[in-house]
Amino acid sequence: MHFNDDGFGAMTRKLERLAKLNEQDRDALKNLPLARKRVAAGQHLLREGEESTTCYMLLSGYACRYKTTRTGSRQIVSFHMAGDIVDLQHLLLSRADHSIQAISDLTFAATPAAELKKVAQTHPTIAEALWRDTLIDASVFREWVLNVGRRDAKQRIAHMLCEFAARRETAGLGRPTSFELPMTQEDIADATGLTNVHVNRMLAQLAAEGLIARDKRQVEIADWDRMRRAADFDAAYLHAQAA
Amino acid sequence: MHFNDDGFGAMTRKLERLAKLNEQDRDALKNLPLARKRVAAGQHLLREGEESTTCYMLLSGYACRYKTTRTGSRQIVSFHMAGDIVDLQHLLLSRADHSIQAISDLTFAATPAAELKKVAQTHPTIAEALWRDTLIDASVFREWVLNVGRRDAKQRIAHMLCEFAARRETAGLGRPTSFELPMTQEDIADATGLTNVHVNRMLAQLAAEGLIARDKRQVEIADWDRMRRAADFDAAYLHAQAA
DNA sequence: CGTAGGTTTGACTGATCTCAAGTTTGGTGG
DNA sequence: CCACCAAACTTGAGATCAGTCAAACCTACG
Repeated sequence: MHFNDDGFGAMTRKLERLAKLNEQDRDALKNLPLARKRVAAGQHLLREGEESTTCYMLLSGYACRYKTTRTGSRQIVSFHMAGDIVDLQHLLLSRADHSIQAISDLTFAATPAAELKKVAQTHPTIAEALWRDTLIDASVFREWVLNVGRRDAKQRIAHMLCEFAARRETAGLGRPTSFELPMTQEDIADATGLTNVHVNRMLAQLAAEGLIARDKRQVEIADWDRMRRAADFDAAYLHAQAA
Repeated sequence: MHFNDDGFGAMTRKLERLAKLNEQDRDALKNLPLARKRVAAGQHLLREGEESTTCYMLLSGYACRYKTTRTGSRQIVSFHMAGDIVDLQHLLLSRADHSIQAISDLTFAATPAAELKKVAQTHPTIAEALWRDTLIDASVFREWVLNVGRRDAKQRIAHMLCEFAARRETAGLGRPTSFELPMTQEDIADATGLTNVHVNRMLAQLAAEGLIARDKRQVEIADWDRMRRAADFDAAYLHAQAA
């Protein structure tokens, strides 16, 4: 499966996984105005406080959502990859409470929130699929609160890696045991509530314990089952099989 | 405003705040089967892993949602009060990824998820209101990730108190500057990723600095503006004015 | 009053941060 | 193709915030 398309295919595949679409639903999606775009790593799609009028379906590359404290420290609250729809909440909440940034070069399809909202209003199954997607989003945030609040540094990082691997697999982006990290160790630190220095040490320790093997940004999870246990990772919160 | 009613009134008021209901919408809500129930502090409404088939509208008292690590430590991911609908995500996700527990004696109206889902499917404005509610939920989780990930102990606790105060006010439960905490210091610890011992010390310090005054569980925020700054609290993430 | 749960305090420990100095990597222009 | 540069990564040493353990003290409630 590859997402190297105009966005319509990716969007349809995504929503098919979340609800049982019919022909009218697919037609409605086909008629959505989708603009294919490309931004470089580091660029922002949206900044906290702005009014958002656009939804983004990621086609390739990686992005993150983050918030900052008044003193400037950054907390990444989620990572996103091909197949993810980011900014869905701006169908119903106009003001952004977080920023969205590309962490690698990124291609995405942009659609006006108003258009997607109209489609959702007239196609209950699409609304259901989108709603379910935002609910899964929320479930992931809950797990992150647990991760940052109650796991130690090594576990947090291991858990983040497991989630990344599992979501890549669900999205059809490759095997979960071997992948290239798109984010810096500083990004990992900002996602786990740690410092880049400590992330570096913990990654080294995970490698020393034989849980992962590293080469540059390439990561291989050497023993998925031990890793899963070390990370306290249980994929249930990803609600991957919908329902 | 008081929520000492059968649940219908509370539910209607809640949704009116989230979207513009019409007469049919209100009628549909009126016909929802609502069972008024009461549980004691400490009781569970739902446990992680269970299939949930019920949504709860809280009428009085307080509840929390929490998750646990495999080793048993607990992370509270949200607090809830009169007017909140908890477990809305079980309209679309059957398996609970967290537990729901009463932290004080609690009265609530229970409605079968399937019934509420049916109403949402046939009344787009109700669906929109409920969806928006879950999106605000998600926004609060994001703030909690930031709180636990990037603020120090004193700020975390101060922020939690500010949120509690602000939400009480929005829900019409009284002035934000003076209230009784329903939760123990251990609960606060589990919500902020700290230990009960450290929570105790930080509360003492907040009091020593004149930000709050305490008497048992009674808390008065002595200087809201200083408190807000100390807590790095900005209510925008609560999306209280809907839109 | 007796008891259990909750709160407070003290002394010590330790995980993670901070600061600082290298080292490696990947991209860019000559 | 190489030299250079900035960004990312790595390592070390010392500081600190928050945790642990343990004991005492409240206080609500039976």
